[in-house]
Amino acid sequence: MHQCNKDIFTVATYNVNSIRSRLHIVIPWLLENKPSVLCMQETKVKDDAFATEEFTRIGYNIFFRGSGGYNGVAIASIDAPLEVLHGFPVNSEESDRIIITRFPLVTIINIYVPQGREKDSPQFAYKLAWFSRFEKMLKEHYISSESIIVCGDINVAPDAIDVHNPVRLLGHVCFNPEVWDVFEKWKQWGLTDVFRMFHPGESGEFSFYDYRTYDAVKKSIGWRIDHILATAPVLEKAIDCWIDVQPRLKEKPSDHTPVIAKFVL
DNA sequence: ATGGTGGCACCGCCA
Repeated sequence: MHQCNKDIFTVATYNVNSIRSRLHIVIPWLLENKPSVLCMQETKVKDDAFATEEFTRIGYNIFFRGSGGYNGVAIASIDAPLEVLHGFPVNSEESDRIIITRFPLVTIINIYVPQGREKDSPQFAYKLAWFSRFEKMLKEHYISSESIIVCGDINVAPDAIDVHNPVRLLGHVCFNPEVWDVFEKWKQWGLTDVFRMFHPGESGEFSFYDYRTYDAVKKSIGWRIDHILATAPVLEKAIDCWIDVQPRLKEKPSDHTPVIAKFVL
């Protein structure tokens, strides 16, 4: 290996489930792992209450948008981006679910896809429509020959090995043919699941464990719904991708845990 | 077990 560390670009995605309740995990985790970019979801904090200084004093730029109790996304980055966009580019709708940072060598799109509540609810219809809106955005604003990373809490377990019990869970809002179909359209456009590329066929690797399930982590009753997706030019520069179990071992952990990918850009 | 826990904001909503 004759690759210097400075050429390694590390991207992580972490649904923090309230940034205020997770600073004791996020800040030490950034200091220890030094990712180039950390994408966060469900920050659950108003912009004027965001702990900006906690990030800037450890050398990170921080960009965020949120209105309080629900949703909210943020990106922390070591290098200053060329551009930061909030929401769908045309009208900035859903700015508490999409934040885009453009860097010289790669564009990072951080998303928090609606969970969908129940299959027969308006929220599930909204989820499916959200996938279509995002696909439209990709096609209108980007080309898959560009270097683009899409990451976040996508609220889809793509395959049977991405849930603990595929038979019982079939039909769940995060595990059913309709969400697979709309997610597949993103993949057809040119996005690939980086974790799955490095761990083909590997089951039991989960990024989310429901708080309501007793001993979920110990019993491995989880879901892989947080993803790092990449277009071909950046995918071929990927060197590793994994789910980090460490933040789960801390006091008061999030119900999600970070997914990390490394690229030699 | 058709519940459960956790976070926010309020006395319920969302995951």
